Amino acid sequence: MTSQIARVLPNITGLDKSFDYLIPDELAASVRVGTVVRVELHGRRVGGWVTEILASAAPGLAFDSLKPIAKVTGFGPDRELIELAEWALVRWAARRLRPMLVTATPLRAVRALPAERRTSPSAEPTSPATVELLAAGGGALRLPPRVDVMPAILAAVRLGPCLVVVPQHDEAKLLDARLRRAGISTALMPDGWAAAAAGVDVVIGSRSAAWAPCRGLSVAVVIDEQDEALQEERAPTWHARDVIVERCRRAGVPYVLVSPAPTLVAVEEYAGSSGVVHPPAARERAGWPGVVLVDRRDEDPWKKSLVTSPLIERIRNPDLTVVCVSNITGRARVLACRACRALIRCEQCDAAVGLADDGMLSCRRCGAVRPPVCQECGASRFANLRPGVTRLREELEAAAARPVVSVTGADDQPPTRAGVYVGTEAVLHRVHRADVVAFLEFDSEMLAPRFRAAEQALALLIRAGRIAPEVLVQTFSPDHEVLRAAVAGDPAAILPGERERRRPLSLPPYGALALVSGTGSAEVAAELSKPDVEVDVGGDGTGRFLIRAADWTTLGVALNAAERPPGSRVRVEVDPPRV
DNA sequence: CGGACAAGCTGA
DNA sequence: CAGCTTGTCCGG
Repeated sequence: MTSQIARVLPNITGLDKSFDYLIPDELAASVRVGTVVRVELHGRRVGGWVTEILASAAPGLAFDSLKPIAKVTGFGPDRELIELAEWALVRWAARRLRPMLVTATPLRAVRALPAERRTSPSAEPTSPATVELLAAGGGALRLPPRVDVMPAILAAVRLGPCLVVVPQHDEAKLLDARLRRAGISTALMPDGWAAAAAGVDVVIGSRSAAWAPCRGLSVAVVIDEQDEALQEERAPTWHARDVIVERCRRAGVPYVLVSPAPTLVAVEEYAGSSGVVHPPAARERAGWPGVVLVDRRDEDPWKKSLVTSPLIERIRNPDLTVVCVSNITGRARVLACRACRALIRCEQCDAAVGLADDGMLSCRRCGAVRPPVCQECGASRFANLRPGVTRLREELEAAAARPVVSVTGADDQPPTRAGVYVGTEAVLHRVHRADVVAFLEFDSEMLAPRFRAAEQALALLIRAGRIAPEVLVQTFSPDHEVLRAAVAGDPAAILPGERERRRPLSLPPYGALALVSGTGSAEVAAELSKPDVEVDVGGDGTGRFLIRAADWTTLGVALNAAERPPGSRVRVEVDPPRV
């Protein structure tokens, strides 16, 4: 018997090449596709993954010029996951497999797998809607924010080993504990890698768990499909939802995407044969928080006060815990006309616009620039609707007559206990339980110059609704479709508008989109502008380029084929969440 | 990535 | 031209 050869991809940043090694007889039993090994490369020992087992080495390489694999480190992603990573290379225009394989690899070496732990399906109460959806082959499940997702997971587990992905690791920990209490064997990622590979009922974790092993995978559940945390923020910007859907399609098993407000992508691309499944309207509505709208047009915007009377009423009540959310994000400004109180908006696209340094109103969504004049009444004096957070805290504390704690995203520890909290959206991740969540100025969310603004604003209301039974929203646009959807507990209400906005521009899910930035992006954009490349290139004049194509494969192939000039640091964001 | 080696710059 | 920096190439 002749020795076999392993193609090894070294785990070294910037080295995008595989090398062939001999598999010594004593390691033959433990070396498979995906095995993590150590090999000699250029005089040093490096880690890497076996990506292929071959009968002969690459052409031109003599058999006896191969070095043997030095050591087997342990288990790694299996063949299916490596193939999934190769698919992701095109889908998110990544040039290197390494980042994906790192995500799919255990943090510490796994030398042996524990015993499989499977239990028989439990008699726990399950969700009839999920059972119905799975019977139809899977798809999207709409469950309101204040309804427990456990029954949906329990319904899925009946099919066999189940992979569950949630946006936050804390949530995964909580669900994991509850599943274990229900007598279900679990592996909590990333620490549970070995157990997941050995076989359990439920493998659960945050975003990266989309790449977790799951022996006997029979179904997958993505919780809170609308949550942006499911997308990796570093390039390649892969999205756990899309990874899970592709993984399930390849494995021939159903998936369930659970969300209080499924995104247009989920509705149009992934809903399945039954369409979006949801509880009866009355039950769904009951699962939404009470959404109280405060029409700021009734207040005095030029006083610049974000502290309205309905808010004062709540923060003064010592029995209520109130979380105040104000998005003070640096330069982005929201203005109101001092004369007619109208919110200053872009004439082209309706987004809220701010004053640029040159004194003109410039739209960050469509780039339109116009003189600083109110579009409603022609006046040119504006009130800035965004005071600083320090002043805001003092103002709230004065109005509340009790301590107000400001919570910043930078802190690591939980905030000191208080009756009233104030902060940016980060506060919604830091405070877990309250009676009221108040958005002091919500218009900048809804009217943000981004094509996903409506979905993202609704996602914020969902997050708030998880924390508190009442959500107070201060707005100049109480008739906005996002607020109508939340008040009525009817999230599908935003879909017609979303379709209308995105379809003519071929934005996802009607087309593929990427943002190319950084040094060298102009050269890449020029290359992509050549007539034989089937993509559309748009510049915004700031060195960033929007690349559009009919589908993700066309986009990914074109982006990966585009030469990059030496010394360039091009960042490619496929499916950018905030443009 | 990081070592090897070559070509380029500096100073006595 | 030794001694050092900078750049390019390549690894099995």
